[in-house]
Amino acid sequence: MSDSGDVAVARALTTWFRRHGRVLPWRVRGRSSRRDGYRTLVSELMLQQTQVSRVLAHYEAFVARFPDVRTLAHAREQSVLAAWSGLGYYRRAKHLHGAAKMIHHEHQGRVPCDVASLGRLPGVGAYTAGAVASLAFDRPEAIVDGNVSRVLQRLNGRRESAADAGAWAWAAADALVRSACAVGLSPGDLNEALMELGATVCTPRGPRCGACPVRDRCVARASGSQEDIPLPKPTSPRRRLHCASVVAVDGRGRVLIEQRGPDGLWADMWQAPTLERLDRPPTRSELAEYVLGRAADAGMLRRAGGFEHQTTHRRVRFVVYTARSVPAGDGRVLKSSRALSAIPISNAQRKVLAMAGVG
DNA sequence: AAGTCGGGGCA
DNA sequence: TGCCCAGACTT
Repeated sequence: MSDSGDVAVARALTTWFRRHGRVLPWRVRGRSSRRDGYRTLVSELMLQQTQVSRVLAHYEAFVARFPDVRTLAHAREQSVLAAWSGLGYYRRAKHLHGAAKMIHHEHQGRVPCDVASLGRLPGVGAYTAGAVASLAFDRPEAIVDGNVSRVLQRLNGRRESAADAGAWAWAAADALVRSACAVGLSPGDLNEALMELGATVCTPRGPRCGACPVRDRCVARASGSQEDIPLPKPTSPRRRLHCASVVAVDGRGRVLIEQRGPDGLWADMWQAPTLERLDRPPTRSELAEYVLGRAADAGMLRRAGGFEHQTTHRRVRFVVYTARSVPAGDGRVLKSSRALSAIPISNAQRKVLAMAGVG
């Protein structure tokens, strides 16, 4: 695309965004008429691979609980994970916590505004560094996420292979930001407009081309190929996982929970005692052995139900049992059902507890 | 370059 | 059901 074309696109997108951009909590500007770096960083970590509608359910409570870098840096990781519960990709919460510590100790508590420093923070890659730098500090940095890549490929009539899409999109985004800056437009506004267009108009399926501010400059639309761009990502089949959980409630209504290991799925999250197998469901005896210490006590387990839970790479089948008089200790602790809201628990395990009438 | 990490919404 | 989402990190 020519430079003059880029300038026209940048102008049209920026103007459109001012009129049609959604009001989102992390876009609200303070008295400085600029976005807060910390709040922007929090939102960008939450938004990695996660839709706006899902982040809305957690963002405000999170920044209310951890209003600034110092508060988050001094928090316990478990309480950060608890505030992240339900959002998924829990490693991001640990990364954000680590980033706050690094900012507190190495940047005097101020979120850095250059992509080099931002990129050294845990959990901050090329996209997030560019996003914080441009959106919060109006630095002339490009960003490419799924939305931007799709918008730029369609606009230019490209259908890049998965291997080439990244490099091509970054070059195109970079050229566009430079053109915008050259005529005095805000790089932050341009980047946000690109993402907003992808999220609300130039959607993966059923794009609303009639509402697009750059439809007359879109090569894909001219040829009617917008639905064929971008190429679908190669998908690997979901592997199966079988989980059997025991929800044990004592005489005072407290629930027994245990913590998962530090690696793999739902790392460090808490759960009702759960046994996992890749190939087949655990047997009742195996479960009784795991929870009660005696395979012969399988009769004490009462089946409460089951459900299917999906993640990107797994198809998890849960079977839920209830039991009485299960011993605590050995890492297992009793918690009142009211206290569970302050403990890191995945949505899958919330379903397990709900199925047994807890929560 | 490929695998892993959640979870929900939508055609 | 399959696909996608304001990606990053490890191997």
